Amino acid sequence: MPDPRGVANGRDGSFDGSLPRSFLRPALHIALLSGSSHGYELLEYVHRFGLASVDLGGIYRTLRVMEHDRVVESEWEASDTGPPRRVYELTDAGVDAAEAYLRALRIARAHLDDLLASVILSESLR
Amino acid sequence: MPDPRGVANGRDGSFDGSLPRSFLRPALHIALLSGSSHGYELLEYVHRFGLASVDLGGIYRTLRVMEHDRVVESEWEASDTGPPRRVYELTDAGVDAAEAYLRALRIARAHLDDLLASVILSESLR
DNA sequence: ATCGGTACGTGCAGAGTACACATAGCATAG
DNA sequence: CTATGCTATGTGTACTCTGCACGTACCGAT
Repeated sequence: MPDPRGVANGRDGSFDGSLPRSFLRPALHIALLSGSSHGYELLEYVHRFGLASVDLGGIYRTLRVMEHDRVVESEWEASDTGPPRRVYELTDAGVDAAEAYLRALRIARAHLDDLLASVILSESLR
Repeated sequence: MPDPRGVANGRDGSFDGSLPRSFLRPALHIALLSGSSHGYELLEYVHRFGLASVDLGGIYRTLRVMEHDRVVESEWEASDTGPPRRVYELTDAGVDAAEAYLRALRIARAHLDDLLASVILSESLR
């Protein structure tokens, strides 16, 4: 029973601390770095890491684009708890991309740190 | 001469570490927390904090929406170095919103930390 | 006069996405 | 044997957003 939606960043000004859509591909690469997985499971993964606005439709579409870009490959696998799953695995290019995403995410975090630090600074000067 | 564009996050899979559009409103609130400013200057501010994909059009539109939402107010001011500027200032509601954004940004950073930490973990288990 | 930098603003085609919908396998209860 | 519910994958579409280009204008310097 996924899909604890209802809130998230929003077209209006709202920003609740969830990570926006742009982080989906990086997050999927990172998820697959620790083992192959399928869409339904990946949804839970990305939700755990705060990508609240992502839904299954978005996951499936993104995975298909990633496959088109040759960073993942998929094959059908039987499940003992439900219908068959399309299981995705990183290609070599996908692993490389994952490492690039990691570097980029560290940069993004640094920007975020700078932004937050700038407040501390200007607060303490008052 | 602003506008050092050319790269940024991109509709394709590219993610270069710049902060995506969703961070614009939070960043503007934070910028204005340390004093009123105008669009052209705010562009440089947000670029400094890694919002690479934001352009002037986006800034002006966002500021107008923010004014409609009553979180900022604007008035024209003469400049001694160029044409008059529309200078924006946070309203009380805007200051409150800024604080909410700060909390949200800290949450976003925590998510980012978790995501990056999960890699370290799975790497070291290999 | 005109050129370059500052400054504000709009128009629009194309991309992206939220939400709803459609389909189906499997398990369990009735 | 069927109906309900969960797992699982996918599509359709109206709407929004935004990247990019364009238009306007003030000011100082040449």
